[in-house]
Order: sequence, then structure tokens, then C-alpha cells
Amino acid sequence: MSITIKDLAKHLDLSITTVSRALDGYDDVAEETRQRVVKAADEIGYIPSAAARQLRRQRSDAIGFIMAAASPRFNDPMYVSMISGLSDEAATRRMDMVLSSAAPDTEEEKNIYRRWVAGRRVDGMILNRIRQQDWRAEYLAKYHMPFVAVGQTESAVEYPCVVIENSAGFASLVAHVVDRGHQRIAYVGGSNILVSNQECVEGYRQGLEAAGLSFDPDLVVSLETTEEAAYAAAIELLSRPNAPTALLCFSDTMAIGAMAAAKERGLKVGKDLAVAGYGNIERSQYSTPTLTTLNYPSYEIARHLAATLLHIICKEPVEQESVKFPIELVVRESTG
Amino acid sequence: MSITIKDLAKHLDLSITTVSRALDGYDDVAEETRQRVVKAADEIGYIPSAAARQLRRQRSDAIGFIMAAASPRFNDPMYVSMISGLSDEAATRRMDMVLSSAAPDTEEEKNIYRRWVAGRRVDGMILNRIRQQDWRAEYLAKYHMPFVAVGQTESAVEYPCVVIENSAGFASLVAHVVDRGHQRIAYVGGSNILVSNQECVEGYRQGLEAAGLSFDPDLVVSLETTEEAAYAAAIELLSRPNAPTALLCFSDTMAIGAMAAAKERGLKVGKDLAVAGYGNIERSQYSTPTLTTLNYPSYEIARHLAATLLHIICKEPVEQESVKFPIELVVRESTG
DNA sequence: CTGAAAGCGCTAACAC
DNA sequence: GTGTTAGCGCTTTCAG
Repeated sequence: MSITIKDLAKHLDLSITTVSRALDGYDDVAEETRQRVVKAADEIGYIPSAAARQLRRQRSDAIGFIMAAASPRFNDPMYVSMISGLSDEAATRRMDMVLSSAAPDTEEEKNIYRRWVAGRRVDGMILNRIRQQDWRAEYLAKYHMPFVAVGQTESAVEYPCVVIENSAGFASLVAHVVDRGHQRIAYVGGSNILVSNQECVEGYRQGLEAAGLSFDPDLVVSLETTEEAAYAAAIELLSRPNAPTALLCFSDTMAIGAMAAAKERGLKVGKDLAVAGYGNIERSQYSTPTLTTLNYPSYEIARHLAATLLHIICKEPVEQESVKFPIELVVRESTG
Repeated sequence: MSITIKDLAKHLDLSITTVSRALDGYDDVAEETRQRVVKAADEIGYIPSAAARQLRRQRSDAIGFIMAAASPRFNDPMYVSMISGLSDEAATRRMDMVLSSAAPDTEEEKNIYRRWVAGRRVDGMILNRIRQQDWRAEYLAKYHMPFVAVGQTESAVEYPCVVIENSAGFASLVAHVVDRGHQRIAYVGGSNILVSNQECVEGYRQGLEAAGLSFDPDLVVSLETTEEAAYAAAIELLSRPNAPTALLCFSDTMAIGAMAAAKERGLKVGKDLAVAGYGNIERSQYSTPTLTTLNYPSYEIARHLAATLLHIICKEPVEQESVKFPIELVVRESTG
């Protein structure tokens, strides 16, 4: 089949041991020999078999990531920068990333975990969209598979994560629209299963409190994180007798749906109605009107996550168990 | 470490051979035994080690894909649907996708290929953005690594691919703007190294010819596929004494850059100037004005590519060597 | 129908 | 410094 270490050893008239050690840069091999080996390996095009090496070393040199599939063929554009960040960081250590997508909490998702974890296909995993009770964290902990995540669950398992300042972000968003004169502010949220959504609600509540406004549960909705769901919810909210004048959304995509609803209802966004999103995806700066949002630095977050995970895998000390990522307000036209 | 086939065999008081065969569904094992084995494997949570299996079977059960990294932290949003399509299709065969990103024609890119191909980390590769002289195709062919691609190179290597009707697409785009009354039409293109760009130029030329307009090389520019590059080029084009009144761009991102240039020059897109893109990315329907573009069904293309590749890997007959994907015109505000 | 044994390609003790 | 040897966990002949 492919060219193996045996071929190379024979070619050089050396034992495979010596070849292996020379290539791995051990110091108990004569410098001259090492050079000969490296040169020959290069000429002959020898690359160690990943499978053999993995089997022997009990390491796969790969990290795994699973995208939360929304509907088939549609996934959040944020994933591109996330994935780029993860694979860029992995590449710095000559590691690979193995990727899949699955709908959250499905049998399909579990199967991938089983394949990857019990089958030792990866050395570690990255999780995002952490859920309140997240079986993934428990599963990985149980199998001693290193992992890092965006956000912390409620479960007992401890793991390194990046903390996104969702509460502070939404509080600042509330402050911003209050400053623009709004009093009836709604929160168009995502699934309550998501920890981040709950944090956003909390920030929303804090923001209201800080502004001396009362929290009205009727102005908080919990939806699927899609444009359509947000559109429908916004239509309903805006049809109420005492309709809100500001809609703060859990994602930019949802905000865009909400803006469509406003247009449908004959309201001018940025004037009659304030709309804001979360994510600062590219679209948000090209929508009409341009969207006020909270910036979410996904590439940087991903690099940090991967770097931390690689530290753990390589048993290097991890600087900090959790690092905070500030979320900053990006003011554009949609809030006037 | 993890639980192995040996443990399971001991637990059942069977030989590992029988266990292996029972699990792989061979028919030369007693039905009763098979059931016992399957049940025990499930209870005990046995999953075969990926590395051991790969080593023995000389297959990795994974396909590889490398994104063309533009600048660090920025990658085309089209990749999300592409990657989703690839991994969804791979999942249907319980295969994984290994992913990386690298700038085209760099040493980094070559290193990944070496690792994956010579190291047998993948069973096949998917290529997009095929280049005129594409070393990747030659390299993969040389190492007998199965692959499929978006588009065909000029090199001698034969491989299955999807053919994107770039020429027909751009010809229809020209026809459309001519129909809207434009006579001086420029092509704001991508790198000439890309086969697809050349095809677009060809379609542009055909479209002009069909409309009885002459081809002016000065109205064709070749750039990096970024918003910034297109912005700069559009500024230059629009400053000319005999400026074009229509800009057809190689990508939606470039078209958005061109629209920004038009605004800068005080031109009203859709009225004074027609702009069109290619890709039909999400942004294109939320830009101001909304963008006329050519739809590129990346999810479907990806699924088809992966399906074909998996056929080849599994040595199943491939229906057709190359399949054509039609590119359809999506008319929006930017062309009036 | 089931088991014994070889070996995929590599690394890591351990000898010399 | 270098070679011999024993496995990593699995699949697959080949016997029985």
C-alpha cells in the first residue's frame, strides 16, 4: 500500500526503532544518523500512518466539534468563524479537527458522541450552546474525555470554559434603548434550555431594574432561534393593545425577522420601533436599517477554546479555568 | 484504558473472533450468539477503537475538506452550507469529516495534504475553487487518493466533478442588464487562477456577443475575491470618462463592495448603475438595495459531491462522472 | 458455527 | 547509539 517505516528502515539499512526515534527528534540518536534519516524520509515521501500511531500512542491528534443543526441545509453563519478559529488553533499543533452536525438532544447527536468518545476518535471536544442540563458535559466527564465549552451548565461537572458576558451585554442594550426614550421593552428570546438565553433574560431584567422599569413576564418570549419564529412572535407582540416599542432579540437572525414583522405592521424601525440583535453577524451591517447589536467575537472565542483544550490534552498547565469575554454594544440605525 | 473487544469477549466467554463477527453482522455466527453479543456490547458500552479498526482495515472512514482561507478570521459564509452538506452526507454512512483551512498554494496547504494523504488520515478528499493548474488534483491522483471537485482543471488528471454552469449564468446576467438598457457592462472578476472565474469571463463575453455588443478587455478586471478589492476597483472603473453603467461581480461579497463604491461616487444603484453578484448568500437579500445575483446551491452541491466520493471509496458504481448544476438568475433591486 | 493465530504500522521498554 | 521485542485493538484467513 503506502510506504511504511519498514521500507524506510530497509532503504537506510537501519532498524525501524532508530528511524522512528530519529524522526521524532529523540536525542539518543547520532546527529549524523538523524540527518540521514530525515533526508531519506523527505526524499522517499515517508509520513507515519495516522492509524498505527494513534493505536500505539492512544491519541488521535484530533479535536471534535459538532454544529447544532437548525434545519437541514441551514446553519448559523457564525459557525464559519468558529470553525476557522478552532482549526487554525489546532493546526498550530499539527492536530486536526473532526466535524459533524446534528440537531441538539437527538439520538443522532448521541451516536456521534459514542463513536468519537468510546471509539477514541478525538482527544477532546468543544461544546457550544451549552444547555441547562447538558448530558454532553456529563457524558464526556464520565468517559474522561477532555472538553471545553462556551458557558457553564448547571450540572455538577466542572470544566474550563469561556464565560460570555451575556447579562452585562443585554443590560447595556436595555440602557441604550431606555436612553433613546423607550419604556415598553420586550425580549424576544431563544430556547430556555440554553444557558445563554437565561443569562440574556437576566441581563434584560437587570437593565430594566437599573432604569427603574418593572419587569413584565408578558414581554418575554422564548422561541426557536430562527428568523421565522421571531417574525411570528413580533407580529403578535406588535398587535397587542399596549405594544412594546423596543424588541431586543436573542440573535441577529431573529432581529431581522422582527424587523420584517415591523415593516409588515407598517412601523418604521429606528423611528416607531427599536430593534436590536445579538451576534454582529455580517448581515447585521447590511440590513435595512442597519442593526444595532451586541458583538460576539466568535473567531477569538474559538481560538481561545481550542488553545485551552490543547493545553489540557497535552497536560500543560491551563492559565485560567474560565476566561470572560466582554460583549460590546454596536449601535446602528435600528435603534434610532 | 477504554473497554476493548477483549473485555467483551471475556465477559461473554467467547473468542474475540466471534464477537467481532457477530458485531459486524456476519452470517456465519449463530443467531442466538449474535443477539447475546449485541446485547452485551450495548450494555457494556463497547465501541470498537477507531484507530485499531483503521489500521487493520486500511480505511479511515473519514473524508477531508480544506477551506480556502482568505484572511485569518474571515472565510466565505458559503462554507457553512458546504460543510453541512458534506458532513450530513458522510453521516449517512457513519463516516466523519476532517476539516482544516489553509491559504491556497501555500506550504501550509501542502503540509495538510501530506499529513492526510500519505498518513492515510482520510479515505478521500473534496476540492473546491479548482485552479487552472491544480497541484492538488495531480497530487491526489499520484497517491491514488479518491477525490471529487467543483469544476474541472486543465491538467491531464481525470476525476469526477460537478460542473457549475458559470458561463450560462453570466451570459444570462449580461442578457438581463442589457434588457434593462445597459450597454457598457464591466466584469469585476476574481483571480484568473480560478477556473470558475475564467468560465464567468467566457459567459460574460458570450452574453455581450449575443447582445451584439463588443468585448472590451478594459472592462474586465481580475482581483482578489474580497469586498475591499472590489470596492477599490469599482471606484476606479466609475471614475473613468466613459464609465460602465453595469458591474457584474464574481461574488456577492464583491458586489457589496462595488455598491459601497457607487454610493461613495454618488451613484444610485438600481437607477444610475446596475450591480450584480454571484452566490446568493444570505446578505445579498438584505443589502440596500437588495442584490441581483446568481444562485449557487452550495448545500446540494456538497451533498452530491460527498455522495459521489463515498461511492468511489466504497467501490460502488458512480452514476455519472460529472453532473451539471444549473445556476439561476435571481433578480432583485440592484439592477433596477 | 467457533477459535487460534497472524499481522496492520507504529512506539517504547529493555537489552546490548 | 542502535537493535530486538512486545504489544496497541482490531479483522481476517485458516483450521477444526
